[in-house]
Amino acid sequence: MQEEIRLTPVSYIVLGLLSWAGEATPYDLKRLVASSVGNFWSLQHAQLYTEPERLTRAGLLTETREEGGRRRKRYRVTDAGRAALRAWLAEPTGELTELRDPGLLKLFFGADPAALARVQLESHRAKLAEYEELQRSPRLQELAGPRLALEAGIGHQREWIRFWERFEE
Amino acid sequence: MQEEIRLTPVSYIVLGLLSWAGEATPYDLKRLVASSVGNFWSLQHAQLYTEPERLTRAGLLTETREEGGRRRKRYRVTDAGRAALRAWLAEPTGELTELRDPGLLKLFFGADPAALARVQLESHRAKLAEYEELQRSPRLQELAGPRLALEAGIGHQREWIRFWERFEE
DNA sequence: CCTATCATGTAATCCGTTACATGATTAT
DNA sequence: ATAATCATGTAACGGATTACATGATAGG
Repeated sequence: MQEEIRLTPVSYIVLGLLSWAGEATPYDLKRLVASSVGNFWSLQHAQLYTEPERLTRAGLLTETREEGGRRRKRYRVTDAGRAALRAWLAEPTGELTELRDPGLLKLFFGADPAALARVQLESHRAKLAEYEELQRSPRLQELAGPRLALEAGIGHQREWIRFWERFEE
Repeated sequence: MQEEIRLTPVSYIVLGLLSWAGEATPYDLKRLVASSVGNFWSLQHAQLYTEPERLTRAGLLTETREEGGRRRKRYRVTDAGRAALRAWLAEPTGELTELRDPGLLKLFFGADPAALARVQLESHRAKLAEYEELQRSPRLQELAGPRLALEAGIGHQREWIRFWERFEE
């Protein structure tokens, strides 16, 4: 009775986090996302309710519902789910993201660079500070993947700051 | 008879390109996008049929349909459309994009850095070369916005290359 | 002439966002 | 107690992607 679904990045985020956590409710997932991958790929909390449902229908997760109290839904990865995650990880991707930066779009169409730079710099500097703070967490240092992802994030924030600083008076 | 619609980045891309071009069919827009803003914010061609319709319903564009032949639809920006574009440009945004990079997502969840680096580097180097080629176009040099956007793109490609080069053997 | 590609458009699907809603906890 | 916030969930909507389809043009 397995339904065919297309696996999106969101699917793999859920699969990945669940395979770390072993078991989690959507709310657990929400917190997990916020403290980890959400720093460069954030999700609406509602997606953390619908996406596990989809994955369950495809046989990649199991769902158990608490009987008493809040009747929370708890999810676990199945063998098929683990296999799907492993296959995804094993296949390197050459795909690139686009910048899709709202500030850059305005610049493109002729907005005033100096005015933009002022607010953009403020945002990027705040984000950079946040990342650097995260980097001090000793827990993160042990996790190779997240640590490297964070370093990428920091590199890009610095690049943005270099870019916009040219327009400061 | 004006309908309320929410203006998205895609809306401003259409408004912006149309205000440059004066008049265009969806297909014209497709080519315009491909040769300009599409380098960092690409669109499905179908969106260039539906989005002008939405903007027309909101009174920001006018639509005229050819009588004979292909019965193409041609769009122009109205005064209200120009005002909307101007207002958007005048308001600097502090909003940031997330990286949302597929390769980084795999790295985060434990994919092999060296294997990823190989294909990612190939893609990023190709993209960088493409951008540097674009930069040689004299026409671009005169257009401040696009030129700056391209410089941002180049900076980020270089940043990605620096990042992934660490994992090369 | 035929085939492939370009040009043009519509329809259906689906994911992601937004809005809505209510049950628990904590703080004042 | 009561308000505020946290926790948990569902429903509706809309934009973006995908699929489908056909007419024109150019190349062989």
